Amino acid sequence: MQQVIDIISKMRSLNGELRKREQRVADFVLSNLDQISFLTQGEIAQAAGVSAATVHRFCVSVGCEGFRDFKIRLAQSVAVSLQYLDGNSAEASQTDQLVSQVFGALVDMLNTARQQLDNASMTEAIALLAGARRIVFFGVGGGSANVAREGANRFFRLGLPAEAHADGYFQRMLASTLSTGDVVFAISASGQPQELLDSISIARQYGASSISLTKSGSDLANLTDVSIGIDIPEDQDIYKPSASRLVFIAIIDVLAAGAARERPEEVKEFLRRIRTSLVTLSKDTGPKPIGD
Amino acid sequence: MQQVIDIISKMRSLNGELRKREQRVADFVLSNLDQISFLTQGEIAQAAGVSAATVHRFCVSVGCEGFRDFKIRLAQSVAVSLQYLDGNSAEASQTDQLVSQVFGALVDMLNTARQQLDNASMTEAIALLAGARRIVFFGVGGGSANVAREGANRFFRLGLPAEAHADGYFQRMLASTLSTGDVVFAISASGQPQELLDSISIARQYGASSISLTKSGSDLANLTDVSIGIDIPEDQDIYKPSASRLVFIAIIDVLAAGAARERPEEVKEFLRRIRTSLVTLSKDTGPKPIGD
DNA sequence: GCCAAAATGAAAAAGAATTACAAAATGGGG
DNA sequence: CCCCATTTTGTAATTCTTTTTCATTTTGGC
Repeated sequence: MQQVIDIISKMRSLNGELRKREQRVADFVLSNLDQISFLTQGEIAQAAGVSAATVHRFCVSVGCEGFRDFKIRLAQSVAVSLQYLDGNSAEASQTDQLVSQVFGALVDMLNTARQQLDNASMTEAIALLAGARRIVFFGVGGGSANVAREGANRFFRLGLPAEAHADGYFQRMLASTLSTGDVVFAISASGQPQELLDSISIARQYGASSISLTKSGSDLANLTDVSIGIDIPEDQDIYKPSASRLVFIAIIDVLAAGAARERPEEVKEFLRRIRTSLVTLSKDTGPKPIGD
Repeated sequence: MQQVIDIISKMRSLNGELRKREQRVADFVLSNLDQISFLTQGEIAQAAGVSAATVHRFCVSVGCEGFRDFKIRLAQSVAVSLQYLDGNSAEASQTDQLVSQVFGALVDMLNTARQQLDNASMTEAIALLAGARRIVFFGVGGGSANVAREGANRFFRLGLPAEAHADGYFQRMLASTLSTGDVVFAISASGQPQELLDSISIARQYGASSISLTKSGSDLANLTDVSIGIDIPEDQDIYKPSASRLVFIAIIDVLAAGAARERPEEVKEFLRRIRTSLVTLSKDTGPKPIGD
């Protein structure tokens, strides 16, 4: 399997550095992402007002082996985002559109989050969690409290002793009963809540380790031993709150999966199982309605 | 934008109906999904032990215009799942792999769920929810209870009166206080819990409408006015439980978004906002680390 | 076992991509 | 401001793929 290059990012980052005519090709490609893969080199050349050879050179400039290679890579880069943006507004029903847009936003957000994830932090967090005597999830507010519960649920099922608490007072009380070997896992979209900051400080005083899943650079993030930072643009858009919550849950999933594999030898098998259980690739789920 | 055909599903549904040699091509393609797009027709022919012409005929048989077309469509179908399966096992760290696999599974599951969603049911559900005087979410067991809470949270924020309950006894009691105009929303991965079935029956007796989000064809699904059925293969794989929960939350998100838009005129603007907030396509988030 | 129909492969034809090379544009120094 | 070296671009030849055609093989029914 070859090195995967994100062609779209590459084109954008090369903006301005390309030769004049190649830049014209890049502009044309970027504004017709969804169609490029079904055009021939010649057609693109004509549409962009350059020669076929220039289109080819452009492909090489962005790191591909040639036009063929470029077409495939672009198709792959575009497919993920595109699958949700197409669906001819005209023929698809409104509900259909709604589903596409919301699911699309979620998938997109998962992808974005994935790129933000810091490998080292995740690794540290997994190590801490796997070795914990007791894991306590703290979250405040409807959303984060739910994520905390979900996290506890998740780890509990894996056989790791976990619990979740949403009450600020109780959190502080509980924090003072912890000691070395225990892990506090603080969850907050904003990273601001004073209750959480207090609880973490207390827990740390008594020797417990701390992990935070929150906005990077926030007070909470700075306070914990390990911080998993995620920056999801949080404007007031209606669908956003749960989108970021979804991302949080996904991340906890990764941590749980990581903690569950104690021994290195089992990792390969573990990953293999996840891989083969991918629905699309492995199981026939019967005919899937396309537009309906 | 052309009609999107899910090539992989098509190949699977055609299994057995293809001509002998074409079936060989299909088998080869299906077991080398990630590489096909970078091979030529001739190479595939050789690898599958057939002639180039047969490969071409195979492409036409699965609904493509030719081999070129097939390659692109396959690349698109595969891209979503594939983006998580690559990452040269050799150079990527184990944690990295873990993140890729888990996120990939989630995205894949979202896609699968999306294809299973029944438009009509969603539309009905949205209508019911938007017009509800009171929405009561019922879920039993750790997972579904959390989803119920999340749902209540979600609708509550949108200004719709929603609450969630996880206790079986309380659910039955509450059910008997409902009446016309109220909506019971039952959530269950299995669709089996007796408490839920009872509660729904009771609520219906008193005139409340009912919606279920559960396994299609289950007892619960059959009992409610509107049933949103999802079949996520639920084996004992370690990451699965929360994956299906995630899908549930995503679906509730769609319902909430749908219910939030009361007037048709606002729909366009609403969708536009979601669309433009897609991170990948709209914002340059700077250079994205590929393998790290 | 023979014949008609279907399936397959070989090879020719058509079509695209790649390469080589020549022409045009650019830019720096006299 | 012009000339030369260098870079950029287009044209055309070449190579490689795909597509089509047609002959051969296989299959299945009688």
